[in-house]
Amino acid sequence: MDNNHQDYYFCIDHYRNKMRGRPATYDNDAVVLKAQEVFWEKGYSATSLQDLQNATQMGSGSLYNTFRGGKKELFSKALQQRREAFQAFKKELKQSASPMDLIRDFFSSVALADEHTHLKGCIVANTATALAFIDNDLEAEAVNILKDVEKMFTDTIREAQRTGAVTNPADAAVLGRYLITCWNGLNVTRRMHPHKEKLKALIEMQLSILR
Amino acid sequence: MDNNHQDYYFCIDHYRNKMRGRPATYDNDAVVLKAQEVFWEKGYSATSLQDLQNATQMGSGSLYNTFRGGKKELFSKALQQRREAFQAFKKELKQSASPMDLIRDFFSSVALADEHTHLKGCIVANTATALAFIDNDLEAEAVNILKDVEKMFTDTIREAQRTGAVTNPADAAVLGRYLITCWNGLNVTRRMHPHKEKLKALIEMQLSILR
DNA sequence: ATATTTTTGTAATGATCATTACATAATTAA
DNA sequence: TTAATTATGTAATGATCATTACAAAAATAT
Repeated sequence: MDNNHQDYYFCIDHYRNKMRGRPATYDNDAVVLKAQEVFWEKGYSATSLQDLQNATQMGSGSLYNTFRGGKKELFSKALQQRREAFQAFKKELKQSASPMDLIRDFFSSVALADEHTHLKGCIVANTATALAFIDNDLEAEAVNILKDVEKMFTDTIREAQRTGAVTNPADAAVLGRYLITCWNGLNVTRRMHPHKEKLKALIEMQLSILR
Repeated sequence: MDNNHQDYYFCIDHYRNKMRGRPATYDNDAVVLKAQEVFWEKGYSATSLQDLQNATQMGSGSLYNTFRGGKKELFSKALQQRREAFQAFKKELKQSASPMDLIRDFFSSVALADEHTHLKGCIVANTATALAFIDNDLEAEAVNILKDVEKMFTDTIREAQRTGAVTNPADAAVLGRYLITCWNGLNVTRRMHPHKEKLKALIEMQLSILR
């Protein structure tokens, strides 16, 4: 019998090739996405397994069979889903003709979100904020993602300084750290002022430092 | 009998004037301070009443007799303690000959903290971040404190623009909002980089916008 | 003295927590 | 057809959760 297809698909359940056993009824990625939504609003500590069962419509049996690490594994997978969303943006950035403009647009678009989105903030920054003395592993995962975003900022700025799209001559590493700090700050301030005009002016002020 | 002294002291237990009943063994403010330390590290949701009993050395009987609102009242009192610390700074600012320099020094001093302090961040910003979908009252208290700080920034900047200590002619309200956003951002980024030199350069970059 | 009031410590309380056990269902392999 | 395997749903499990009940302690008031 030919089992090689399993290797191509890395055993992702949805594409599994005639494995033995009852087929899964739940789509794994969709379940993690539902979990992500709950975690994003309530945070890791305040989210119960009952919350996750309600959101995913999965029973504890299936949940623990699929995510043997329980709540922690689910949260980690949710974080990785956000990392992938970031990596998609980074890919878009690489193909862009004017990457610095794309980053500016990204910041500007934050102001346009609705109130609920403002109140949610950024799940990665939320995690870095909340879990330092609760769970080192998850906190480190969040910090790593933020550092990756910072690196993307730094690399983009360094190149933009070369082309003249950024005229501020300061160390690109400092400017990159400045931008990730703008992002981190924005995700608290937008809860104080979930108000388009106020946020628009704020973000313009933040970005004015670059040129 | 003369009971008027009670009124002068607003019934603060420590100064109580011959009230009937067993005298309290615990200092109320010290208990709230201990609670504040736990809440600051673990956050509201992840802090158990057992944690609070351990930290304060109080039994649940005394705890609930003193803080009849339980965990929530204790957290609220802890937040108010931070608000008082802020008000003390604001008072100092009012008496200062160069208020803008005092604010600059405040930001600069953040870089000098030790790693543990960096990882704790700001309990007020932490609360605004974590409790939006958990407890509206406590989240609003935190947001109000942040707005007070923002107002202090704005007022100080407006006056500094008049005296020339700030040369950036932008709307003081936007610059004030920019500064509270710097603070909010710093309190996430310092967890990513609990490193004096990196934070020092970052803060200088943040403040460079003012002049 | 005795009644009144307040604080304290301990022992419930019932709810909810994350996790596990297990029988059943649904599929493929032999 | 039957054995093997995997997923599912339900029902425990024991721990921990926030909170309350209550009796004893320690003070003042009468």
